[in-house]
Amino acid sequence: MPELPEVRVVAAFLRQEIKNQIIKDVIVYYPKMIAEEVRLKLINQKIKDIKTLGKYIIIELTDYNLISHLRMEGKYYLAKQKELSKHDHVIFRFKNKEIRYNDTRKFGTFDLKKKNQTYTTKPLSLVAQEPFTINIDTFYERLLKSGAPLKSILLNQKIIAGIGNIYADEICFYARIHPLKKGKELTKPEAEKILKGSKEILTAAIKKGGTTLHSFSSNDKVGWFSLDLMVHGRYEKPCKICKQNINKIKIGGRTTYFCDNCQKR
DNA sequence: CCCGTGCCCTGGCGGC
DNA sequence: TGCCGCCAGGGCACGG
Repeated sequence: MPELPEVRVVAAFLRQEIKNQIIKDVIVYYPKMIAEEVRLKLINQKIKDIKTLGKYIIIELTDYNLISHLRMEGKYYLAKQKELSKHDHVIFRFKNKEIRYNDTRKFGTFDLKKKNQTYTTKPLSLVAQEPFTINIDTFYERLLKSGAPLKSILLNQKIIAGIGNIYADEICFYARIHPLKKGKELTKPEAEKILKGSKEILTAAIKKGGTTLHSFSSNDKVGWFSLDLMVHGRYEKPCKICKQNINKIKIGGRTTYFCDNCQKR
């Protein structure tokens, strides 16, 4: 499940493969993903550049921006053979290569926007700044206004962008704060630690080329990334700091892993 | 407005 | 062995 680091890796892959290329054709096997009128607009557009915001990939075209969200299992790959893979939903055809979008659960989304409406309309209009650029005072103000648990706040893309379920758990642990502790109960030093942890953890993951529990691949050189997670997915395994078993609860419908001993409320 | 819940979708797994 | 039900999860619509 791609979060900010994985999304940046995917964007780098796409930049390397298709920047400055012209879309010769688009084939859509799952029309809910890309409507026919959108498909037609994509043809003959040149890929000017590829950027990211939070978990969104922004493919800048001649006249539009194509906004791609991978959700849990979306991936792009360079076609090596004619035969389609199971769950290929879209093909982007270029002069001498083909990029395919594959998504087991069909949760991924595409939005085509006019250039000047890219950041002023949904979905990107709702996306806050990333941990790297958000101001600590702005962030702390938002925390103090929220009665939601810290875990939910970290997942809320309107407050801070790019963090998903895995890194949210890791960030709570880094800050030694219980994921159920409410935003309005947090101190400024705690907020600073959360932001510092967010930056460090995401940066480390970007360096590694991303992290995921499933077989995430932007190209097939990259399959599984080595994981060194402190809490996420480690239910009933000993905490790497205090050796007490990691606990698991649901917060806002999301499975949440934490250490009862290290993370106090 | 703010927060929690259900939905979208498929594969994998536990239970019988 | 096979089938059923449940779970996983990001973002959004909806309801309290």
